[in-house]
Amino acid sequence: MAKRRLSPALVAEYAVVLVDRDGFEALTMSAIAGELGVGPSALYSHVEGLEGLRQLVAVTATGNLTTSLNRAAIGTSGDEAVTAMGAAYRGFALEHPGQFASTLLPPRTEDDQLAMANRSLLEVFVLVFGAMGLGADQAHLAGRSTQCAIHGFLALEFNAGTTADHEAEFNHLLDALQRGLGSMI
Amino acid sequence: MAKRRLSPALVAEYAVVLVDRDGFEALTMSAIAGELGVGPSALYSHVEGLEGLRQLVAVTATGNLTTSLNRAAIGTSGDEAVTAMGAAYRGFALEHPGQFASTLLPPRTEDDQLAMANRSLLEVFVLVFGAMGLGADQAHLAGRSTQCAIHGFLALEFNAGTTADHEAEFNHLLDALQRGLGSMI
DNA sequence: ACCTGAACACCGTTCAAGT
DNA sequence: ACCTGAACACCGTTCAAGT
Repeated sequence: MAKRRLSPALVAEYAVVLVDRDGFEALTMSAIAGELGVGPSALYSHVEGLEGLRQLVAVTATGNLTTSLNRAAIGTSGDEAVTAMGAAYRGFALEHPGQFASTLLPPRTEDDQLAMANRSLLEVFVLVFGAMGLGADQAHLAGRSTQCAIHGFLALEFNAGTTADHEAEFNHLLDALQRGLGSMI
Repeated sequence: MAKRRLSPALVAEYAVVLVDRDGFEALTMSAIAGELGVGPSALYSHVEGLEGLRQLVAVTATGNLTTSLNRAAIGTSGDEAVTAMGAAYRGFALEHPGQFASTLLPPRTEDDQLAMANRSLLEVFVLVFGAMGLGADQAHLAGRSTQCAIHGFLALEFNAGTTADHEAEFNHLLDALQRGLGSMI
């Protein structure tokens, strides 16, 4: 295995694999350094400490999620698009628990990169409603509402403790929201 | 200041104050021990390590939130009750950021205490819809949908980065969901 | 039963030194 | 410019010892 030169991109690549495999809490400077075959201090040339590392993962994860949702939304429209995005969002959380967990984290700093990534994620939802003929303001409100509902469901599903029919609950939430949004046009 | 005897309840009392003041990430064994005027190892008689300490905070915070929502729901009904609970939930997150953050955390373990606390929180929402005449299943679905929507909005509001009119977005989400739920009876 | 204090392993971070 | 390796501060945890 030829050793590639270290870079923020390479660190991110290993980091998302690690968090999805071992959990977000396993993301430490030492662990990533070990994975990359370098000393922990070598990372400081590419990442601004542990905070920077976590931020890097959050930015990468949000980007991956955005790509997933974009693909799901292509070729569909209206309620069908919302349903497809909901399924894609949930699929992402199930397949990439570590990356999903990184999107749940508190603010850290007012980072431009993470803020931009979050804006892009929201934009996917807004665009879907814009394509349905809603004006900019209404599309924004509808998109944000949808994102919040999906995000909230998944955040609670993963904290669970409640043994419930998640599938049915998720469908009910999306159904109710779509009905309500439809009645507000 | 007379020194009270140490106990899980006393630890919890100091811990919620600390997280609301310094942030959830500041919750460490050393910090709490320092606050209580004891050595870090003294805590192990009352709490099962750092994990146990975090869990204790999450249980306490969820209990406090449940109490808040219960009070807000009393004396109201229907849409008015949902709106009041939304406002109370948001107020709790703003006033107790550390406690709110503790409710955002990944599962830790299959703890009965935390699972029970989460069940009680959900129950408040379910009861409101039950009082509106919905059957058990429908009340459960409506309650869970409402909880998810509110939780998701607040989780995203606190990660922000997007400078937006949170007030209007929150109202729009609750309005849309209530309309949709109303149409599903 | 509960707390102290020493001890240990481990992690994040800095920095001089190498290349 | 990038990485090593030593060094330091700090934290979580254990355990023998005190009371």
